[in-house]
Amino acid sequence: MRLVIARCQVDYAGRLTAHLPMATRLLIVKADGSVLVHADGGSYKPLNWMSPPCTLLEGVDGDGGTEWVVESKTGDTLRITMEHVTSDSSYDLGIDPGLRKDGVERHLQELLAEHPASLGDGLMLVRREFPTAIGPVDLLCRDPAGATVAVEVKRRGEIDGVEQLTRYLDLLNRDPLLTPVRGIFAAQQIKAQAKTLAADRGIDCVTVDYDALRGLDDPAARLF
Amino acid sequence: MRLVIARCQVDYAGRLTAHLPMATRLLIVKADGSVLVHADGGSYKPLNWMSPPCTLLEGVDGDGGTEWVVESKTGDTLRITMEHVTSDSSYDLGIDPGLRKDGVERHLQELLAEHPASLGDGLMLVRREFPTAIGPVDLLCRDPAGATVAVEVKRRGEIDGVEQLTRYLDLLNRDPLLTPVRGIFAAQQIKAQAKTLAADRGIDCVTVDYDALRGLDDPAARLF
DNA sequence: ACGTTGATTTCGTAA
DNA sequence: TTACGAAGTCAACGT
Repeated sequence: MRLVIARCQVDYAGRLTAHLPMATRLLIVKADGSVLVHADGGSYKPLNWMSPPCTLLEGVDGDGGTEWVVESKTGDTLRITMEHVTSDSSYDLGIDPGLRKDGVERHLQELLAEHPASLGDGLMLVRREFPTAIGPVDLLCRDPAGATVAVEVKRRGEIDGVEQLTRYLDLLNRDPLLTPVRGIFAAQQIKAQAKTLAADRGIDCVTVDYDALRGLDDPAARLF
Repeated sequence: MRLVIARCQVDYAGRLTAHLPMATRLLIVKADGSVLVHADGGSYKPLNWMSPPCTLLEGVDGDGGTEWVVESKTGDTLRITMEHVTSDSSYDLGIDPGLRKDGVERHLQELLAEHPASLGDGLMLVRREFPTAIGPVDLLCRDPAGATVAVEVKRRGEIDGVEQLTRYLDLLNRDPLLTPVRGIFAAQQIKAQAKTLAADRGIDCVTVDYDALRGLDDPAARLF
């Protein structure tokens, strides 16, 4: 990996054309030849970049400055003209073992499936991932009165989660064997707007304590 | 901007939980406090990151190594444990003048507004961004027979674009002054599924050649 | 302030 | 291999 701090101007031509005026930025050249142009702000997305596979040609422009021309197989070009180079260093990083993502929502759903009573007294699990024509309902339960309860599980409860549960409820209530079906929206945090919408639709909200729920399981089962 | 090359392990807990095993990586700390963890490959997306606003706490772990704990306002945490630091340097980049883009959907819409006949023989523009209760229709045209034509412009034509146009057509056809209104779905590329859905709804698809369209304009009008 | 839409989206998974 | 859907999406724009 090569890191360059330089006052530079950048022009991209590919799917679109883009231009960056002269300013000091960080240029990253990765082992696969891809190039990233980062400013000292914004998000994780570079101001401009070239995705691999691509090749970097280093040359000298008319004023004796350094010029990079990065070209992809599809003909997209990224041209970087450097006025002043503050730093230029390279490092051998080796290959990365890669990221491991653990879906909290999935785990939360498993925990709630094992402990449905934490969503409401006497609640019993009928089925996890109950299939419907518009997708699986996270948890289908039955309450002590014998009524069906559809549960939507989210890590963060927002409006679209309530909308999703509403669609499931509309569909499930058309089934004479299931109706009446009520809904529970379960999440670690539920936004005020989502709570309001849920209340308006007669959907109960349950804020789930993930750590407490996990404590109900064998602590030795945790991986780290 | 601070650049650190270090052998490190990373753990993220937020919307999801993620883990990166010990390996050598590039750590970027931007002026706004945001942190990026990059490997020597992949795309422009970091392996892991923390978006601003957030705060970085630098400490020492049990083995005397450096540990960073980055926390956002929403409680998301990024924990970086460093085993060995190869390089640690900081630079003052100043604020960036920002990116200028040309050739995105807005530009495509402008070009088509100037050359409506490229969408269909004899087509005339009535109005660009024609306002309706559910949002503006990209282009409203009239064909040689005097019928109204609603055009939805996309860079890449997918199903949701057809759905959007369908909603506009439903609405516009309720207006006795406009009906009958037919639809044209215009995009640089249109996916097979979108074409099928459009055909099913009687909507015409037009694949737009952006470069040819741009060529219809005065070449001198281009800025670079 | 909030919601909606676009993106050089990238990334994973299922067909 | 390709096509489709989700994303820790982010950022810009309109209401």
